[in-house]
Amino acid sequence: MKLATWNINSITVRLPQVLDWLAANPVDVLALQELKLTDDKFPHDAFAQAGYSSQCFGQKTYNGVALLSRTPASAVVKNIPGFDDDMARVISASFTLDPAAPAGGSSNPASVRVIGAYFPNGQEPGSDKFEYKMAWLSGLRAWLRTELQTYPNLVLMGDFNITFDDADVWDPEGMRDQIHCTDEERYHLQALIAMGLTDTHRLFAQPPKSYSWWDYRDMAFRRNRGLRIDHILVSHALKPRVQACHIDKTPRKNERPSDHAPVVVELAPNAA
DNA sequence: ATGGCCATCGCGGATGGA
Repeated sequence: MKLATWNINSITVRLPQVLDWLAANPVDVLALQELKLTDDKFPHDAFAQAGYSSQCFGQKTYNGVALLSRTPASAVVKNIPGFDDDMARVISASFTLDPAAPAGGSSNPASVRVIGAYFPNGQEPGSDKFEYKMAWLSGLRAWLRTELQTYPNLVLMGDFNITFDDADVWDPEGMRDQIHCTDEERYHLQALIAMGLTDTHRLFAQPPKSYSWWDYRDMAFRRNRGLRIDHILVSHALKPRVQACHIDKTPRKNERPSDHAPVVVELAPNAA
């Protein structure tokens, strides 16, 4: 079972690239962030013709998330229950590769709970948007505590807008205490790890200076001046099944790319 | 480096992104 996450920075602009990428990378579940459109404009038909059903949680102009999948989604939840938010940032659903297996809260290995999330940017430490980011992260964690009990096989993936440490930053000195790199943000990220989630990227040898986002400016991609802020985290029960994780830089080389690259994880059907 | 680039809204230039 392959799962992926990709911030596509407008589904309107990037739809052809997402379809091309899915044709070349037929993952089972793809989480999208930054749709930047309302639900009524989401291209369900285009994805259906490509063999994917889609669940979306859109918003005009900003944010918006979706889950594409080869098998139908069940128990779809939008945003973080218990955290009041007027932005569309989270969509969750259960998926099973075996239609005969029960979905939902089952610990059946064939059933996986997937949370696709677009974490707040935060703009600048000390700003109102940074305070919102901190509150959002607290709300996410409080909710996840119960979600992990309900769904032992859980994947949390998306655009986290946080680096784990200096290895995720092209210029650690220059970006010290800057947005995406502050101790406060990293504390929240480590708190997710402390809850039993694992960063799948770090389970494997990765190319040096592996990033998932590059600024559009200053030829940042060509110079590999980037950040690793898109992550795929798995629960304790799923960790033994993780077989691979990689960042696909190919779409970033397109003529009109998203500033983010997709991240892909592969899960074995059962624990080894 | 003051900002560079991109998408949206909407038709100029502000806002948000990261």
